[in-house]
Amino acid sequence: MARAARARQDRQRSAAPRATGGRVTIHDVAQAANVSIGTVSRALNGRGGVHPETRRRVLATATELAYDPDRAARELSNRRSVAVALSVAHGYPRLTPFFVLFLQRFSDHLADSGLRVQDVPTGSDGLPERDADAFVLLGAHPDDPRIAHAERLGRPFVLVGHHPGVRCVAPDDEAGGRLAAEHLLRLGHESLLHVSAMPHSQAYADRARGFDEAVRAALQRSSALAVADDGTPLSGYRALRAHLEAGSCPTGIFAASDELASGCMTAAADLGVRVPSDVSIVGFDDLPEVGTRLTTIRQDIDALARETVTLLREALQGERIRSLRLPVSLVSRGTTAERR
Amino acid sequence: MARAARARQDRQRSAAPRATGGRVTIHDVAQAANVSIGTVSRALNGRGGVHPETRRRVLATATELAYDPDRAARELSNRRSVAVALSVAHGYPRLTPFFVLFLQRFSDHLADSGLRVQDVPTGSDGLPERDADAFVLLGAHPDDPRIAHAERLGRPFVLVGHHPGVRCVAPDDEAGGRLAAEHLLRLGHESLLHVSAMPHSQAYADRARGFDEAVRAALQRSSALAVADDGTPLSGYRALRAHLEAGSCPTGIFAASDELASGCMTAAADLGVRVPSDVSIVGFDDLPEVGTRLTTIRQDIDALARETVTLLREALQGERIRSLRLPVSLVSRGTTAERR
DNA sequence: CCCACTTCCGTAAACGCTTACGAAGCTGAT
DNA sequence: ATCAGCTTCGTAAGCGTTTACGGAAGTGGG
Repeated sequence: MARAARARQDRQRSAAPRATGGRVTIHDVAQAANVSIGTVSRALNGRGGVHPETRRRVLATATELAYDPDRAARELSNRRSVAVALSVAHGYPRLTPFFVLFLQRFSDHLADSGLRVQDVPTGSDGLPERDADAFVLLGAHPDDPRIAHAERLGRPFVLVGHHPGVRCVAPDDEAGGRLAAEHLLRLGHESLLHVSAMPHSQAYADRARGFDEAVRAALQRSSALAVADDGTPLSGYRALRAHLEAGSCPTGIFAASDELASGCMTAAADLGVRVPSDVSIVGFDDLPEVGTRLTTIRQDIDALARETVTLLREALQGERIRSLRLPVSLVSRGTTAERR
Repeated sequence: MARAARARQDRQRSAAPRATGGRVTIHDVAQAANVSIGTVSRALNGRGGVHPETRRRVLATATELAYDPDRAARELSNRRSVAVALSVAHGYPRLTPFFVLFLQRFSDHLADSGLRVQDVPTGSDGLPERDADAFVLLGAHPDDPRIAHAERLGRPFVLVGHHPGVRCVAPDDEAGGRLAAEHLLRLGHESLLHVSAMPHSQAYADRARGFDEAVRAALQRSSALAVADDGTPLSGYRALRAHLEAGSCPTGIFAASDELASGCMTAAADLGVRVPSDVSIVGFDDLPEVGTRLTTIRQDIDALARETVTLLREALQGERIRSLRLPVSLVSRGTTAERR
C-alpha cells in the first residue's frame, strides 16, 4: 500500500506524460491545473467549496486537454444505480424514429450525469414495472392510465409529453402548430388540411389546437382534418389518399409529424399531385431521415433528452415539480411554395 | 490500509449479509462458495487454473445467488476500450425495427463481454469513420463499397449480412425463403407472389433465391415478383396494391420482411382481399411488433447479436476468418391457410 | 527423503472516479 | 494575541471487477 501510494504520488507529481493509453484522466487535469484530483472533481461537478478562480482554471484546463470523464469509473464510483424504466405510451405500440433518436440522446445524457440505466424495456406498452426506481414516460394522451399509476406508485417519474400537475418536458407543440399555420397562410394558402393521428397523444392534440387557432384567427373557419390510424408513413399515406380520392383538393397541408408528412408526400406523388407546386406540405419534428427536403417544425431532440435527465435528477432529489416547454422553430425547405 | 484490508477481510469472513444495497457482488459469491474473489472471477470467465470441482461449485452458487457482474466495474477493470463504429448499409437509409432490436442486443452483449462501445453512429450511411478501432457493418448488397473500404483500412470488422471472404454472420436467408415456399406449397397455393425490395441487400436476394428454387422445383415455373422501393410497410403496401390493381390475384404471398408483410396486409384489407381466406401471407424476421398474428420466418436476433460480438472479438484478436449462418424456422400463425 | 515442478487458489494492486474527513489558511471578535 | 468559525483544498477510501504474483499443496523422479 505504501508502494501504491507512492506510485500514485509519483504519477501525480511527475512531469512525464502518463502512460494510460492515451486517455486523459482526472489526474492529468489535476496536474496541469496544479490542484488535486479532488478539487478537479468538485469543480467539474459543480460541488461547493471551490474557489471561483480555481474552478475557472480547472474548467479551462479540462476543456483544453479535452478531458472526457470515464463513464464506467463514474458509474462505479457514484453507485447512484437508479433503475430507470422507460415506458412507451399506450397507443404508440411502435418505437417511432423520433423516440429512437430521443433514446440515444437520453442514455448519453443519463450516463454523462453519472446515473445508470439498468433496464430499458423500450418496447413495453403497459404500465411501468414494479421494480424500477424511476420512470420516464414517453408520450401521453390526455387520460393516460400510466400517469395515475406512476403517481400511485409514489416513485419519481418524468413525462416526455404534456400533462398538468406532473413533472414533464415537451416541445411547444401548440406554438409549432401556430407556426405551421402562419407559414402556410403567409404563402397565401386558404384551402388547408391537417393530417394527424389525433386521439393518440396530447402532443398531436396540442399541435392541432395551435394550428386551428391560427387558422380560425385568419380565416374565421377551421381547416379540414384527415385522421390517420397511427403515426406511421403508411397511415399518413392512406389518410391523405382517401381524403384526396374523396374529392377535396387542399393547397396547404400540415402533417402532425414528419413521418405522416412523408406518407403524405408519397400519396400526393401517387395521385399526380405535385409538391410544392400543387400542394404545400409542412411536417413536424425535423427528423434527419426525411428532413433534408421537408419544410417542417424543428424541435431540439437533444435538448429534450437533456432536460429529461435534469428533471429526472430533480425528481430523484425530491425537488419541487417543474415543467418545461421547449421552443420550436420553422425551417423552410423545399415542400412549401406560394399559392399559384 | 491496514484498516481497509481488515474491513475487507471482515466483510469476506463475516456471515452477516453484506450491506451493498441489495446488489450481489463477487464477494458474496466467493463467501458462499468458500473461495476467494479471484477464484470466482477465474471460474466465471473460463480462465484456466481452477479445479473442475471448484468451478462447478462457483458456477452453481453464482446462479443460485443470481449473481450479475457489474458492468461498470468490469469495464473499468478490463479497459479493453475498443471504439466500435456501426455503419448502416447503403440503400438502408433508415434504421429498421430489425436493426433497432439488433442494436439493443448487440450493445448488451458487447458490454457483457467487457468491451465498450465508444461511438455508435447508427444513422451514418456512408463509409466507416476513420477513428474507430473496429467496425460492424449492418446489411450489405452485393457490391457494397464499404466492404472494400473496410478491408483497405485494415481494421477488424464484421458484417451482419453475407459476403464471400469476409467475416460475417447472417441468418440462413436462403433456407428461410425455401421454408416459406414449402409452407405455401404444402397449403396448396400455386399462384404465388414474392414481394421484395430486392436490389437493396444481399439478404433479400438470398431469400428470393431460396423461395424461387423451391417454387421452381415444385411447379416448374417461377412465382410473380412485386418490387417495393425500400423495405418500409408503405413500400410494401404500394407494391402489392399496384400488383393487385394491375389485375393479378395471387393466393399465396411471401413478403421478404415483416415490415413489407405488414404493408401487404393493409393493402389487401384496403382492396377487400381477406387474409388468410383469400390470400395467405408469409413474412420474414418475426418482429415482435407485427409478429403476434403473422405467419413468418423466425430469426433469432439475440443469437445474431451474440455471434456478432463473438466474431468481433475474434477479429480483434486476429484469429482466422470465420463466418456463420444462423438457422431460421417457420412459425405458423394466423395469416396462412389452405387454399380454398 | 528431498527437491523440482505442476496445479490450484488467495492476496492485493489497478482501472478512473467521487466524496468524507481533516488540515491549513484566513477572517473577525474577543 | 488567541481562538472560533469559515472557506478552500489535499488525502485516501471505496465502488466491483480482473489479473499478476506468489504461496501452499500435491506429484514424481532422483
